[in-house]
Amino acid sequence: MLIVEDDAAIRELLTLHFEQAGFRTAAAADGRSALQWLAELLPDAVVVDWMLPDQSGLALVGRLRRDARTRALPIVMLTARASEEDKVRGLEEGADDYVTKPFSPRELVARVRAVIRRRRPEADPRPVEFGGLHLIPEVRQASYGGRSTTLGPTEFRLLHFLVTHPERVWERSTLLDRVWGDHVFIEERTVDVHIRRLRLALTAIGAEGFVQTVRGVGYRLAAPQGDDRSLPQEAAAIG
Amino acid sequence: MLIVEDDAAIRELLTLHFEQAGFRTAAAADGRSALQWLAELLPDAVVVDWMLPDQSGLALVGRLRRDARTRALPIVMLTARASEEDKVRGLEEGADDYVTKPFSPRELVARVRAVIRRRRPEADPRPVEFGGLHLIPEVRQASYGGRSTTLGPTEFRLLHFLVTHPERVWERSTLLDRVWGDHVFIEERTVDVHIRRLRLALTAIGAEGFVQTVRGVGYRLAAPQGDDRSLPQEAAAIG
DNA sequence: CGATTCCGTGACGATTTGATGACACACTCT
DNA sequence: AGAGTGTGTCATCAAATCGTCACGGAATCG
Repeated sequence: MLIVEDDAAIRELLTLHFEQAGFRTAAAADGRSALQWLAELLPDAVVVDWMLPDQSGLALVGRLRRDARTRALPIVMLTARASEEDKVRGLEEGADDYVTKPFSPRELVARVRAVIRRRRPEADPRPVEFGGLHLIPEVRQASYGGRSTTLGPTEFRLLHFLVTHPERVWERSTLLDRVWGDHVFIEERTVDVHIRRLRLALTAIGAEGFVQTVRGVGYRLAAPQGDDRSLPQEAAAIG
Repeated sequence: MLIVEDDAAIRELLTLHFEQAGFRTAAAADGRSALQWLAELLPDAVVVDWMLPDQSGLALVGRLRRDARTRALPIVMLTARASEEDKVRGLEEGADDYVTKPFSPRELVARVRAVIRRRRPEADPRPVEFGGLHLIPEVRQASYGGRSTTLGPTEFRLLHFLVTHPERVWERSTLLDRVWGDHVFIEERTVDVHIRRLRLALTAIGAEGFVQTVRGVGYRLAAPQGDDRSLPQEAAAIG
């Protein structure tokens, strides 16, 4: 989740709420930093303020839509103007939804969730990879070291989400929201079952140990065995 | 748990189910009684029917959101209308989730649980460090000089607290409050046991001497070098 | 030095949590 | 209709974790 907003107070407010909602969040104060950040990573969605110091948020949205790499990014615009005209221009430029100030952070989070849900991962046909584990959405296939297998729709979505969001732990409830959809009613334990089916399928192609359990919390995807490997950059250099 | 629902039959049905699910439950037939009740107590969450006799449930939700005291209350709306518009209006007004009739009581309970869970602030996922001792909350892992180990939930919380509040002594009762939670009834000596388990885990990765005992007071985290092995007392050179 | 307080330690039972296998239901394809 | 898939739920088993306790050593004090 990338937040592009020049007002520091609002930026922090949003960061707080999105992190509480289970999103990993980054923030940029202007369009340029946003683009820089996006050059490195692709977030699940972008929240863009209409008014930005260097470049209007609208222009940023247009630019993101013209770049093939960022074209599929869900975008929610944040605007003080409630006029119909602005809404139309925002949506024309390519925003998926918009929220007018003053807004409740809760509503924004809900809208972002909805926007992400509409753009389901399986809709993205690009192959993804993590640690030698390759996913090909078009055929719902996972391959590892030459061997490959076809997964069921749910298992594939689950694995796809994990591969595109690796290393960190996901609570069952969050997985239900992000993989199944945020308005489904399913027992949390069901996640366990699908994790197991996923593990079985992965084991069958020799990709064992990727899906890891964090007791009392949830699951995560990570390289097998990697226990004492390098730490996240933050912890790497402290002195 | 507060249920605001005008239909007596549904009200009792819901009360029954929520109590069976372990919630202490109160019910109100209209917005006014609900507000009266809320003036006295704050529940874990509120379930509000969309249609209420005196005042629409939507208005009640808006009112709860505008009052600072009730602003943080998780709210689940109950509605017969399944239209997208109603959903949006409900979310805009500040509901956290909604369930459309006909609904299964089990689903409602599950959603309320989920909403309460989301409200619960997540633990800070950022890695922390002290004296070469690194903590990675996402995997509940502690590492020291290349070696790492996974801690149990309680041990990790305990160590996390100590690492983020090092160098000072903590009484057992304070640790119980800050690590276990404010209103837990647990023997103070239990802290000793967890300290021991923590020490064992740390020793296993070579991080010995971090957790120090201050006799008659409690425990503290400090760098192993200047420990009490060489110095008779904690007489620091601060003068 | 003896009495007393305080802490470390090992063990144990109870509870919580995850893994697993079985099963029922909905859907699709033949 | 019948077979086959995919999915969600449940009961059960196994493992992890937790809180207590009792014992004994260590520190403290008179």
